[in-house]
Amino acid sequence: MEVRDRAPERGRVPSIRDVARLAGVSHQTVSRVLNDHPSIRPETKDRVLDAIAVLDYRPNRAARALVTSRSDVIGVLSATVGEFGPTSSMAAIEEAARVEGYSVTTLNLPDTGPDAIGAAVRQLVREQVSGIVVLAPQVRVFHVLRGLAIDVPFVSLQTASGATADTLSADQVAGARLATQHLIDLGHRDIVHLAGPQDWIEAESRMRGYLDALFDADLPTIPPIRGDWTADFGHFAGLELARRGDMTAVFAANDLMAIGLMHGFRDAGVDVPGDVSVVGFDDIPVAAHVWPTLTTIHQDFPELGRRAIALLLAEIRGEQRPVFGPLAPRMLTRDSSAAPGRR
Amino acid sequence: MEVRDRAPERGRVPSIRDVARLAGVSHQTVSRVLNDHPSIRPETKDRVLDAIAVLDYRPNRAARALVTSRSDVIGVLSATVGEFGPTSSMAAIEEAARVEGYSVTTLNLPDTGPDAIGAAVRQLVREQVSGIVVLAPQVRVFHVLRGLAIDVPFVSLQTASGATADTLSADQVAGARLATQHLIDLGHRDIVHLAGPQDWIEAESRMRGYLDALFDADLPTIPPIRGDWTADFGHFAGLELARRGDMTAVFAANDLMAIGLMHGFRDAGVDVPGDVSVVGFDDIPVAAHVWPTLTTIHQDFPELGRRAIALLLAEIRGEQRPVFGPLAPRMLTRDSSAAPGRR
DNA sequence: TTGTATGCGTTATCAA
DNA sequence: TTGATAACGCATACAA
Repeated sequence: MEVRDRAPERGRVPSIRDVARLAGVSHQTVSRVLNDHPSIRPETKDRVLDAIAVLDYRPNRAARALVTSRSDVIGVLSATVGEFGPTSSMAAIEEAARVEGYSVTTLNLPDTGPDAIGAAVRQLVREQVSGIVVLAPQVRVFHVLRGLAIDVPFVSLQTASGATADTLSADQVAGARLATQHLIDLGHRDIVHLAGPQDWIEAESRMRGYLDALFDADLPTIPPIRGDWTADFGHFAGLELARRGDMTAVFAANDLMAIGLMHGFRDAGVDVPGDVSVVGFDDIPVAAHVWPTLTTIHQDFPELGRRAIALLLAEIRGEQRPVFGPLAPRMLTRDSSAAPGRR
Repeated sequence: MEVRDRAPERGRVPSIRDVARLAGVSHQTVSRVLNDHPSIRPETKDRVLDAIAVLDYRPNRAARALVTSRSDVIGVLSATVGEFGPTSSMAAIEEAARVEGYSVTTLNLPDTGPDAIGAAVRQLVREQVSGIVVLAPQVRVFHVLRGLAIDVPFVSLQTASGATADTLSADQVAGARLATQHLIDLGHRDIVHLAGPQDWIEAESRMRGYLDALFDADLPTIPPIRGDWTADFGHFAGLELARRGDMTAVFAANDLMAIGLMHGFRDAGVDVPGDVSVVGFDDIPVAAHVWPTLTTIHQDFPELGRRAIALLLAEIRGEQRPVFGPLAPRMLTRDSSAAPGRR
């Protein structure tokens, strides 16, 4: 037996065979230890684990991926460039996945046409991701995904109309209801909704909560304005609504639009909250500091991300799905942008 | 020859051998085509390319990674949770990398201690990433990286004190100079700097630009305030500076702090820009919509991301480094937060 | 309970 | 210019 055979070259990363040699077993036994195979003698296992520790051995992911056709990579399909919420969830997703030994690869959707979605998913499947988190809250992304019938587990971070087991989100409807009810409680009767894009599921949910609250309070509904989530659009909407003047309060579907809206009102000489009250949604970091300070709905985006990973990993491993309590949005009454309505 | 041998199973992804069979060559020849090997007959190459197209063949990345010890994955090391700039660069990085056939994996640094940095880099190296983009603008991250002497190419998206070839950034010093000069041009003499954290390279650069401008104009320097980039801290600083009252203008190192600062001034009864002018840095989406609208410095973060990938890929492929023109920050004079100083 | 042999899809080495 | 053959590091039948 040659010495060269026993001593791994310096600097080379140890392989399963190095571990086997050191532990005095076959590389196959090491593999069993690594994969928690049931039938293995405890003391053998300990010897192997010791060797693993000594060599600081870590399985080669490429080799494992090659043979299993699975990669221990979670793919994140994102269509939310710079949105505050999804971005906040992302960090949590990444961290939670790493803790469980998965790495995360991101793929941004340039547009949300069916072709682009299909191509993106195929790309991730080709990279043999173990699972996919969808951070693309557009309705059609959701439908396309369902239609693709991919064999990779996926979790969608959004509210589906009929929320199913593989979707997750804070209760957007309840949050929007809170916001609207707050305005109603302040005595407002003519409340306009500055909504998100038609294609977005969360936009629909927030609109629903708004409509529900109005309905329950027996208040008239005014046609909502369709925005695009941006502050620029909010500004435009403010100018427009100031011209119409048919409301005393606006519930904006997100803070960015709410801030732009207040800017538009300001430009048009409409006082907030003197003439019109405004409530936002999301609680972005500047919400507490703009003028007027923004009353809004706070959501726990990181927790949402963590839950997404928990759900996805259960799916991947074939374990039982965790059951989560409701993730209730919270009302932040800063009450500078919203004031009692004039009777 | 059996038919079973020629017809790949339905649904199975085609391998290099399927292509070889269809093209009537050996799998090795296909490999040569894939890797642009010089010595190959053009017509053979065409046959192979045809077969590739017909089968819609794509190389298996795991197999390739296994044999080459390289993964076609770019690792992004990030220590900038939710910062506007880095987040904007991220999307561009991801897109640019994918266009070139690389996928992107992100790794967030929970803290920036040397141990955490080392562990993170080792993790990425273990995953056999082809290169690393560092989005962690803290000074010590930079030093630790240098010290690690990793054999994986990396690019750092930040301004180093002595900018070297492997760092990239907009000219922060010039931007800060612009901002400060703007205030000087408005007639201000007592200008305070609300700086970023001491550990951050960009904070240092912006401070330098500020100091340079003051020096050139022969103006007195006032000790800067060290902030943490957050709007909350800006608010605190506003209250504090209002008490001091020893300045007529503040240059905040980022927009978030600038907005919080204006909030603090407002709470303290200090009028912006009547009593004190404020200029920010970054041009975040709400900057144009807060009140007062924020005069600030605009940076092209996506372009920064694209350049990072171009530089990194050149390094990885051993090609010549691309030479970029200066990426000059731009002054956005919204001039509501900043007004002429009283003499 | 453990070991042997085989193959995953690709690149690299060598020979033709 | 091409092809046969051997790795890469691991998991998975199958045998012992």
